[in-house]
Amino acid sequence: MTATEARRAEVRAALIGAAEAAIAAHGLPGLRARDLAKTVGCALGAIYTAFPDLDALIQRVNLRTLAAFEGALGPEDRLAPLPDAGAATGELVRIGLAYLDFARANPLRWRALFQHQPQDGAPPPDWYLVEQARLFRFIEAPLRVLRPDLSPAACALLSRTLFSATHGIVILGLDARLMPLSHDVVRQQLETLIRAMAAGLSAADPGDAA
Amino acid sequence: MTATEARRAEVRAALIGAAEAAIAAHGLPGLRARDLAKTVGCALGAIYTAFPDLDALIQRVNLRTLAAFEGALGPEDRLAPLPDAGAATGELVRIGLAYLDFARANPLRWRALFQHQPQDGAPPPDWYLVEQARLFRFIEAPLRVLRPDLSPAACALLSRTLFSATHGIVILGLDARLMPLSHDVVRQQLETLIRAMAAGLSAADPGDAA
DNA sequence: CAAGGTGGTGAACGTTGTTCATAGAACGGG
DNA sequence: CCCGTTCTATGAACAACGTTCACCACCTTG
Repeated sequence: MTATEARRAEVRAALIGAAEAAIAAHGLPGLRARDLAKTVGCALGAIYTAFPDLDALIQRVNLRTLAAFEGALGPEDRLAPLPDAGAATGELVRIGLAYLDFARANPLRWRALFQHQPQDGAPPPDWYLVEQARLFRFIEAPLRVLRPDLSPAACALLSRTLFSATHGIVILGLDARLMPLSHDVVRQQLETLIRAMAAGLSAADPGDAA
Repeated sequence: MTATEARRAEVRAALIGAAEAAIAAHGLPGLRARDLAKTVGCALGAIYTAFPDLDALIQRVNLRTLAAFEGALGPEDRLAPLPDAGAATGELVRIGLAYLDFARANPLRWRALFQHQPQDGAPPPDWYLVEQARLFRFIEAPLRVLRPDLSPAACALLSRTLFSATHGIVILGLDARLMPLSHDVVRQQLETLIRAMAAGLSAADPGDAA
C-alpha cells in the first residue's frame, strides 16, 4: 500500500512542479492537461486520480507562489515588535516594495494568484486561507505599532485595506494597457502612497478605522 | 450597397447588445458564440463577418461599460475648476465612491474590463484608450487644484496612481475570497484612503511626484 | 497459483472558438 | 426583365480543450 501511495505522492509533486513551470512560462492559459501528462510522463487520466480537476492543481501552484513570496519577505523575525512609528512605516514600505519586486520577478505566477477564479464559485480551501493569514501578519505587526489602540479585528481589516491599495498600484502599474510606467516610477508612486497612508493613520481619529 | 451595410450594422449592434447581456448575466465565460448566434437570430459564421473574433466583441462591450460609468459620474460640467482644496478632495472622494458603487451595481460587466486580456498580446485599439483618457480627466481636474505646480504629465501619472489605489480597494473589497466585507466598511475604507492620499499630496514636497 | 479488486490507461465524449466550401441573394449590363 | 457575376451568409466540419469511463494490467490475498 505504501508503494502505491508513494507513487501517487510522487506523481502529485511532479504534476505541481510541471504546472508551476507551465504557468511561469506561459501563464494560466498555458496550463494544458495533455502537456502536463506528457512532461510528467503519465497518462492523461492520471491527473484526475491525483487532483479532482485542474482548478485544484492551480490552487496548489498558487499556494507555492504565496509561500515563495513569504520567503522573499525575509526571515520570520521580521514579526518582532518595532521600536517606533518611523520604523513601522519603514517596514510597511519595505513590504510593499517587496510585493512589487516579487510581482515583477514572477509576473505570470503572480498574476495567476488573482486571474484564477474557480468556476465552481466554491470558497478557497482552508489551507489556502491559512497561508493568506500568515502573510497578513507581516502587515499587521507594524500596523500595531502605528495604531496600538486598534482591536485585532480592526487591525486585520486595516491591513487588508493597505494591501488592497498596494495591490492596485502593483497590478495596474505592471499592466502596460493602462500606462507604460518604468519600474522606478512605480516604485516611487508606491512608496509615496504607503507613506501617505501611514502618516494619515498615525494622525487619524481612532474612530475612523473601526 | 446601403441595404447590406445597414443589415451589417444592425447585426453588429444586436451582437454587442446580446454580448453585453450575456456578460452581465454570467460573466465573461458566459459569452458563447453559439448562444450569441441563437439570441441574435443569425448564423454562427455571421459573427465573424461582423467582428474578427470574440475578443473584439468583448472590447466593444467594455467600451460601452466605460461609457456607462462616465454617465454615472455625472454631467460634463463636473470638469469645471473647483474653488479650493477642500472641494477638490471632496470631488476625489465622490469619484472614488462612484467607482465603488458602479462596480457593485454592475459586478460582472465591471470585472470584464480587467478580467479580459487579449491572448494576442496586442495593445488595445485607439478608441479604447481615448475613452480611458476621457475618464481620467475627471480625476485630473480636482488634482490640478490640489497640486497646481504639477506638469500635465506628472498630473496624468498621479491620477493613475490614485486610480490604481482606489481600484485595488474596490476589486479586493468586492472579492469575497480575501475577506467578506460589508458595503459600508468598504466605503469607509475607501474614503479614508482617498482623504489620506489627498492630504498627503497637498502637504507633499513637490518633487515627490515628478 | 488462482481469484478478486484496485488503479492507471488512453480512446471517446461534450463543448469550446474559428474556418470554409457552398448555396443564395444582390447588383449591373444587355 | 433576365441572366451572369460578385459578394455574402450559412452551418457542417475542424482543431483543441477539460473531463470521463470501459478496459486491462498489476498487486494483494486466500
